[in-house]
Amino acid sequence: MELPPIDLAVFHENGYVRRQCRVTDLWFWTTDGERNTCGDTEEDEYTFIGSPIIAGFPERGRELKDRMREAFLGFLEGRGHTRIAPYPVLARWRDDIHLTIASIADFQPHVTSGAVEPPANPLAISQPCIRLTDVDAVGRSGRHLTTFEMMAHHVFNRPDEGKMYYWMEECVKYCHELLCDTFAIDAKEITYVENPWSGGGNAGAAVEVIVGGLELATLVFMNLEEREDGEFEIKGTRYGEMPLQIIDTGYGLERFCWAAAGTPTIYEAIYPDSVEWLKQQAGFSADKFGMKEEELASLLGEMSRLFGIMNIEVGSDGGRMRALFISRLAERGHEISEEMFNAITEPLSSIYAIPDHMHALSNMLGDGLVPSNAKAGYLARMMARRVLRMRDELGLKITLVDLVNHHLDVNHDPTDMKQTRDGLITILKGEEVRYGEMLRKGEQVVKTALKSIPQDATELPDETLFTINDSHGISPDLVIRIASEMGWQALSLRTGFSAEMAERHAAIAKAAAKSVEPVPLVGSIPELPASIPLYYEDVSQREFEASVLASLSLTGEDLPEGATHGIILDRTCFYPEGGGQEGDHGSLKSDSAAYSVLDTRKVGSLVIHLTNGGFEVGDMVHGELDWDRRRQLMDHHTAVHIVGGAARRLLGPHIYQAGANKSVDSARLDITHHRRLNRADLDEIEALANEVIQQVQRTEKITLDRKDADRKYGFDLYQGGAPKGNDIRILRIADHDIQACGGTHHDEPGRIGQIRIIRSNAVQDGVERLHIVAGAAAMSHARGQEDILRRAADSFQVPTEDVPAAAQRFFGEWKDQRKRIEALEAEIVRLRTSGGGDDSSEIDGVRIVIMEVDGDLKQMTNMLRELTLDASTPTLAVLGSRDGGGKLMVAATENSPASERYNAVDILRGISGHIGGGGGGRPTFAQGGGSNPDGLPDALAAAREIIGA
RNA sequence: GGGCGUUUAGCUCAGUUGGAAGAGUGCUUGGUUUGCAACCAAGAUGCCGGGGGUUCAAAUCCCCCAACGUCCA
Repeated sequence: MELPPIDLAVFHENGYVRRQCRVTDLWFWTTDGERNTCGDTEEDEYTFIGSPIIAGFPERGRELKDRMREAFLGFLEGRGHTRIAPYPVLARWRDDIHLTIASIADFQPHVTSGAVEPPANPLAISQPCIRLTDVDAVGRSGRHLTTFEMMAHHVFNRPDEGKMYYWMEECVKYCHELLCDTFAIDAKEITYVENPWSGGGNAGAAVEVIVGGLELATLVFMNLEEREDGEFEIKGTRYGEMPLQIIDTGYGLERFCWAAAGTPTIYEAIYPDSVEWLKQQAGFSADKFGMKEEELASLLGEMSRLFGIMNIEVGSDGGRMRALFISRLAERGHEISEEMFNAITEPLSSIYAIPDHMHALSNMLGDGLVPSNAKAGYLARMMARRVLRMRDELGLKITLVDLVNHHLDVNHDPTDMKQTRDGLITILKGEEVRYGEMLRKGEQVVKTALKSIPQDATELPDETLFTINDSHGISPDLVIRIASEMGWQALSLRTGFSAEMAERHAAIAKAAAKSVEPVPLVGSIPELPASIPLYYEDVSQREFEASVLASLSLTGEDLPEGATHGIILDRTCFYPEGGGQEGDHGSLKSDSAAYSVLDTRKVGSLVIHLTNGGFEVGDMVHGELDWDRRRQLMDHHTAVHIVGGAARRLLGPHIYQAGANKSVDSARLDITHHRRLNRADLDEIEALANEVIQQVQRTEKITLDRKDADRKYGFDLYQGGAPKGNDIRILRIADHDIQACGGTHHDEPGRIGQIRIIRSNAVQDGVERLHIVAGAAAMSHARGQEDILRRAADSFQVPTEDVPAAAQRFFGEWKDQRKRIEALEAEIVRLRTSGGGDDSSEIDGVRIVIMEVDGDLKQMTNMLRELTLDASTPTLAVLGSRDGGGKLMVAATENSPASERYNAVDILRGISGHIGGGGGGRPTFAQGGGSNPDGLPDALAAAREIIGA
């Protein structure tokens, strides 16, 4: 069945009636009994432009947002909600999304699944969000933003546990009071639309709150989960009730501001100073179009209204939609030519989009993101590039740093950012340099591509445009513009090309998304209690007694050599692979059997010991760790934390762990940073890390529930990835590094002995990988290095300290000598041929040289050059060598009787059979070889015969 | 996470079907002129990113590695 109507007392008490929309068929509540559209259709225009629908908010920009937010949160605080500080826009507690796209994302997946308590209940929040899906529409539609704040009240009800805070009735009542009392909106202007929500396996009833034609809020009542036998059906999928009942609301802060300001577009409501400033910088004024200020404002308002109802998909392709838009404008009394339309909207859309993009950028970078060519960092780079491109199109003479300084001064208080203002400026400076470099290289690429294109061509090959875009970052638009500047003025871009390119990208992405299901480690695991970990209580425990709960045969693909069985014990001090730390090795012994543990892994809550033989269920076993291995892994793991902390302290707050691995030989730590590290950086980090080992007496291991962990330490805790459960194990190395970590660590950092950072390399742009050795591994690494140096010194027969100088000298001498040898070889050839001896003869003014020489093709080439380059003595030369199976070369002096009379390729073909090979080349220069060097004299004899010498 | 591209002289980059490594700029020397600059002539400078393979022959084709860049999710 479908969801029942949302029939609430709050509607009736306030004079609302339930009607069905004749456009969308959705049911909605209104005070106007005659109304037959729900408010959010192509027939419902914005009514607030020029006449604000929210009263009492005369501010604009940041002040308006601050007051609006405060009014919202204050209202809810007065009604039993706890105010929660916003989460970062980088969703680092999640592994499925990069950015926080809604306030509910803060509480997914663990709070919404019921595994973890919410930080407060009910709660109120205003969460900055970033959504890049509509990035092309920003600045064009009048209402789209990539960055916005979602104000919300959330409730997490558990009726099965007797925790029921409130549900639909109270929720809608709060909303209605807020709109009518706090914001003084006329109840007549509000419609509540029933529109069930579903997504991600959950669903529920939902109410859209439409005011003045604009959707200001959505109230979702999520109490259903996907279930085949569920009693409700929504959009073709069946759902049943779940124990959790969650209220997820979303109030668009910026939309409230717009409705309060009544400006032509949302951008003028929230970024008024930036819009003005950019207009000035770009020389954009009503004057320029022969209009008065009011005329232009009225036109823009009309356009915004039209956008509100026309639902134009930006990017779906210009021409036709634009024509329709212009004709609709004309119907509304704004006659405007297409040229004028473009002349106004093109620059204006950039002027509107830049503040929005800068806000997204300062949010992302402010949270510590480092721009990159992959993952979340790419999103930041993309935004920076968009801004730079728009800046160039507007012809602004300002830098990205100017833009960010303006933005931080006017729109975004930098004091609540994690990144420093200087850090932000450094990063953006770097981005601007990269952008300039990309353009410069791009022009070269276009230039090269144009070589094969006739100057009167009208189109470029699709393949060329795709490649230039994907490999060099120059968009098809830009290619055409560059080409036009270079003289290919007939070129244009086929309509719909951008859409085709997007489709092509989507197809590639889709093909790549087909992932392979890994083979499970063991077939089927019986229901067993969670393995009790002994490795946390006492990290130095190496032996234990346990009983065998299961002995399973292994089925996985990635197994250590000789592993046949997976043993599950009731308890263990074997640490299973996880958090980048490799699993323990060792042995298990029962009265009747003894096997090696070749690796230890975790499946769910069970620790599986990979052994080379099986036990009986119920056997008592004695387990013993390979302690040298475990100790080395602990050295490396604790060292990685210390190095990470040292890097953060030295390089800045944006240093975040992007991955780590700890094996016996060495450890790796990937950190985010905006430039390559050099040896001096590594030395500094290394020195600080070793200082920490000496100074910090003990590490602190704490277990907190997630709510308290988040509150106490923030999200930087989750550098190693988001843990699953409610209990968070935290390793604290004084104030140097605090992280959630399930690995095994030394209680005393001093036991590590020493830490060395061997080298670093770039994993991707913006991520630097540090290679670390600690403890005994540091020692054996040093020995290995010394051994290499000693062997090099032995070869050079110099003391080790002279190796660099010796290598340099030898390399230099080798180069000099190679040159001298070439010169000498040429000299020998000259001598052997100049005297008119056996090796050379003359036929009708052409010198004939036929001789056997030593050397490879390269050396023979030099000899031939010596012989045939001088035009005053026309020469035909045939050289043979026994090198590598026999080589033959034939050359004739170009543009001389020699080349007119003889064809080098023909001669070569005629003689190469004697050495059992072939060859080819140009008529004046041919080379070949074979496999029978003993045939060389015959080949040369044959040459004499053919030439007649 | 996936796709693509680049790596050649100090610098910026060409290099076609595998067959004698190039241009511009800079450098050195000489000349002319001299306030700087400009001009003319000659010359030097290359592990064609590293390793392996195919081939008589590889800057060029194939594989691996590295650095750099770029697009998409």
